[in-house]
Amino acid sequence: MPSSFTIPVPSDFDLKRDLCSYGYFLLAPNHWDVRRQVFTRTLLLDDRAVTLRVSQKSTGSPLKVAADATLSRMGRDEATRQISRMLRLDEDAAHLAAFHAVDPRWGESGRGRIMRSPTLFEDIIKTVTSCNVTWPSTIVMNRRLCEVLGKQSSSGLFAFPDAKKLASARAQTLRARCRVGYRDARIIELAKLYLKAERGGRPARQTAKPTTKPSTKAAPLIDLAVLNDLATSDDMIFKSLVALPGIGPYAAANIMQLLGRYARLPLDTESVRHGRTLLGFKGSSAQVMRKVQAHFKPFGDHAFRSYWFEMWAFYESKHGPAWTWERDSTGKMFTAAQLSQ
DNA sequence: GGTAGACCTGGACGC
DNA sequence: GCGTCCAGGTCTACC
Repeated sequence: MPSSFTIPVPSDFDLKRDLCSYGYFLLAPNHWDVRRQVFTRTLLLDDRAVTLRVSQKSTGSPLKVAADATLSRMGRDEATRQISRMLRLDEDAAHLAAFHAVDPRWGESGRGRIMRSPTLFEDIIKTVTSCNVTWPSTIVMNRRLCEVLGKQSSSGLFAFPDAKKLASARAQTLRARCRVGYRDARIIELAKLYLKAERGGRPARQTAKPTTKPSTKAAPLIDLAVLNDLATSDDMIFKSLVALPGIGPYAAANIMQLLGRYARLPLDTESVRHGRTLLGFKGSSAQVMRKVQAHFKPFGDHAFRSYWFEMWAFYESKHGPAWTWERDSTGKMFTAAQLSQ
């Protein structure tokens, strides 16, 4: 009999607001049903793909989770852990109050949580698939990664491929079938490094043959204990991330916010557009980026959240609340590049 | 340290 | 339908 269970949430938690708070909610294998207000996500649980349907009656009420398979106690615990990570349930009202004290603009709406992936690995790969492409290509890459390499649940839906699967994938497959282009070798390298980290430092099996030359960055290493340790400085985290293949300053800063470190801004062309159109900054792209950086510096450890919700509010002013965006229509054009047209 | 050009894909556009 | 141009962040070579 399929499992169903509940997950307690902070009193201010609002599923539709807090899930639909970052573009990743539009990327496979995530799916938000606008009409039913149900979040569907397939996870790897009990060594197989299980599709979960998550809903909430009202703000602060527990999440109702319905699985399409029977889960063991360990499977339910793992599902709870992964969903909690995605929805940042560890960030309670007191935690968000610190942000709202620094930037009161979001106090009334309660904005503060920024959706992420169930694992750091998926966050890293999703970040790589968002670099040097337009948003529709990112959507395609994630969908194909799931369809080509992800496990399928009994509902016919796919999970995101884990590090083991991507570490042993062929670069040719990633390029030709998942349409990741030159990112093929970098994704495989990242998967191997992550797998090594998960296994406590043991090297992954060498099976993939990259179609392009792998990165020549010096001695990249993923140390999960260091990345998750609050005592590690932001500078050290940033330095270790930019040493990874396919990760530059933008990607590193983005992964940092996904880790819950909000002091740095992932500056990209969106930042420049935002700086010019909303903040009124003038000058070259580099100059505008520096001005955007300086503009949000007073928000200190919460800089990214102030920056992000300001941009998100701009997107919503153009196309309505994010929880009304359909993945295949509005969701394909939510970046400022499209919305400003 | 700063900069130019290559890396890929998909969409827009002109013919 | 085809060819060309462009957007997008990272990486390497070069100055």
